[in-house]
Amino acid sequence: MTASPRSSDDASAIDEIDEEDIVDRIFDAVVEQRLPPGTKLSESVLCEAFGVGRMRIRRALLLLASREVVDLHANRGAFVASPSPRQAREVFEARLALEPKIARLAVERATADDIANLSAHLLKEHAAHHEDSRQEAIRLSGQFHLLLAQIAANSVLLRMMKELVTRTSLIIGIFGAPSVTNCRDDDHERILDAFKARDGQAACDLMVEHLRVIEGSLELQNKTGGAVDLVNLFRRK
Amino acid sequence: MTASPRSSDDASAIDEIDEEDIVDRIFDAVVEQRLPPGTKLSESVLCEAFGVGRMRIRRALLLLASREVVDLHANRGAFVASPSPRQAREVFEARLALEPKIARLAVERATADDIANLSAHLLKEHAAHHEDSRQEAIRLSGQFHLLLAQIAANSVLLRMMKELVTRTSLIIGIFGAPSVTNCRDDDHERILDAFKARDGQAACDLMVEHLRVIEGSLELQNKTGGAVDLVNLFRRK
DNA sequence: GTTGACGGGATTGTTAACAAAATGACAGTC
DNA sequence: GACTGTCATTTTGTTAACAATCCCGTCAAC
Repeated sequence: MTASPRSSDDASAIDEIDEEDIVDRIFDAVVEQRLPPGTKLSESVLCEAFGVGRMRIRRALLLLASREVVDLHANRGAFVASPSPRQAREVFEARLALEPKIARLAVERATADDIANLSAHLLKEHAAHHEDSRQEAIRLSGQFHLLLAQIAANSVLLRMMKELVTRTSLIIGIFGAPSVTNCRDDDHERILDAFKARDGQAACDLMVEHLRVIEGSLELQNKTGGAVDLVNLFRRK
Repeated sequence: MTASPRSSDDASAIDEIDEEDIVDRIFDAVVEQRLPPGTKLSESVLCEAFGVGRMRIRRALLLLASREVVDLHANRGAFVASPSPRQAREVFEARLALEPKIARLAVERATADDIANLSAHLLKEHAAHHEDSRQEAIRLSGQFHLLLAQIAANSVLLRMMKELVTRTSLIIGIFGAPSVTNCRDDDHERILDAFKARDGQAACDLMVEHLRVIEGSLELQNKTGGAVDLVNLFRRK
């Protein structure tokens, strides 16, 4: 849910910023790779940024940490997570467990409106690709997967997918070649075809293939060279 | 410096209680159905119970709420969650998406030690059943599923399963017939057989069947009668 | 007899001050 | 010149007091 565009300057109106809003905003920033892995999330800076007290920020950071999107170091602060190769593999394994099933459920439950929304979404994805707006392209390709979970109409699965999609953005930021975008929208197109044909099995299979391609495009081996070793080794824990 | 009011602390060495510990302790209590749905979790009482400050308790409750094991009502406090029939269905749908895959992975990755541990676990389950220790039986049958996730060696999946198993206990507490225990350990036995035969597909299929049986034993329709209608309708939200 | 209003008591939410720890700079030494 | 130990600053973690909200028992009115 995107935040409603209300002017936050209005002091008389309801300024109630839920900590969920803060969490979502940071989620989005991570997905769009505006917050690279390792970025320090200073409490005071975030207080300033969101115009809320320190307590709210602290709760938001705790929630983000519980989703493993930020790492909390005692007495040192919060940092955007830097997934290890192992964590990256675990995230993709979880996605491979969840998303094929989600795709199937979504096909079974999609209304005509849902399919129309998906089509419209793909148009936006295409446009972003052609306009070379990398951030928007990344955001939309992640959003596509969340849309499927939404169509599947299961809030538990949707919440899990939000976490996994966000962490995938971090993973691609670390292990992906610079030219690689999140998803090839061709794959999304074919998944949409499966929706139109109401072929749940096809959607399932296409999703498996899609995820395998993405994971395969990453460099998950220890591609460390020289001094970088220490940086990556001792970054955390 | 104000000494922490250690009124009746155990003389155990560990004074440092992580909020993760508190979360786990409450998770366990919920799994064992010692904390029925709707139970109020008062901050001051929990402070007393765990011997920690209010901040720790608040953080623990926030984490529990993010796992949807407790509901947080503004200005009213924290309550053990009371899953709706819809939420119950969502939880089982998520388990059906995850656990067959987890079972397959676990079979593929199980060492001889892992299988021995599973066997030992099943003996404990049997013993608990025969001794009619209901709480222990419930705890162990949930633990079995977590053991599989642990053998699958995927921390993401393990964390998700912890949440789902806990919520399942709440669901069974609400919608299960009083005599029904969490899982029939016969099913667990057969899954173990699949491990011994190294038959991942069989484990996968058995898990699907196992979960379907559990869900089928619940009364997820609106089994309301008379005055109960209002209570269930307006219980929350 | 039921309904609505009121106030005491208790619990939660927030703020601010305080304590503890880590970072970074600086100086002294080998 | 590089390394190490110390100190000041900054940032995080904790505690305690304060404010706001809600629950519940009481009471009056219809």
